[in-house]
Amino acid sequence: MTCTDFEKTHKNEMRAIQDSMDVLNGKWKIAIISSICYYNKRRFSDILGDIEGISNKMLSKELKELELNKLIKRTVLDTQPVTVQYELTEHGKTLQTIINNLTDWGIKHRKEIIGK
Amino acid sequence: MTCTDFEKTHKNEMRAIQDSMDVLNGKWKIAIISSICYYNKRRFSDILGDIEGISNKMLSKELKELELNKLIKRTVLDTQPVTVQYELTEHGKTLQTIINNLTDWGIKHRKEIIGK
DNA sequence: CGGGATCCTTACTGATACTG
DNA sequence: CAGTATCAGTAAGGATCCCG
Repeated sequence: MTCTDFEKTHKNEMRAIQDSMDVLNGKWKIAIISSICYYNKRRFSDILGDIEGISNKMLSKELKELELNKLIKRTVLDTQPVTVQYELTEHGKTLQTIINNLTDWGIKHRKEIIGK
Repeated sequence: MTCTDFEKTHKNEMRAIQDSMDVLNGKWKIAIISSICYYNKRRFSDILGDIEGISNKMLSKELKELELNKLIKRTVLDTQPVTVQYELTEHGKTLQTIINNLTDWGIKHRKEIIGK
């Protein structure tokens, strides 16, 4: 591979990584995905209760972003009063590997920094 | 597993994920790691040139954080004027899997959102 | 060359109150 | 219940200049 080829490939890889990071960024995204994933389907107020410290404003915002990225599906149920259900899309479920990797590495990292 | 057990395990996992994200967050961290990793050893001004758009202030800051997290090693060479070399630590190299996963997922994600 | 210090702008978050 | 609106504080990031 020539230098230029490398740099083109490299730039594409970096962009791909950034794409992933952008999606997962934000203080609560992974916690939200994690919560929905575990319970399979989860309502707004349930998630609000699952995650310690999150405000409804932030939850609302992060859910919107996740929906925009097609990681979760939002369903309004015809109840009184209205309830809204969130679930992972197929695409959202493909995050599982990454989440597992991040978990494993995080544990190793903590040992490396604090433990020893 | 009881509900409480789940919640304890779950909290630990979430903390682990957050640890990982904290380390990798920041606009340039992965680009920096990527640059050092490819060239094996790399000087401050080289990295500055590798990464389009980064300022010396940010590079300096991010390098410090990466060093604190023991992902890179900083070596001052006794030249005139001073040169400083950065390289990945063994721990830093263990990020490879995550970076690969993030790359793969990022590509898939881009297709999912834009492509189709 | 490899940064540090300063100033400034914007993005992210939180708290609280309010609405259909 | 599931959000929006508003206000306000903090932190992230950029631009520029300075120093050993």
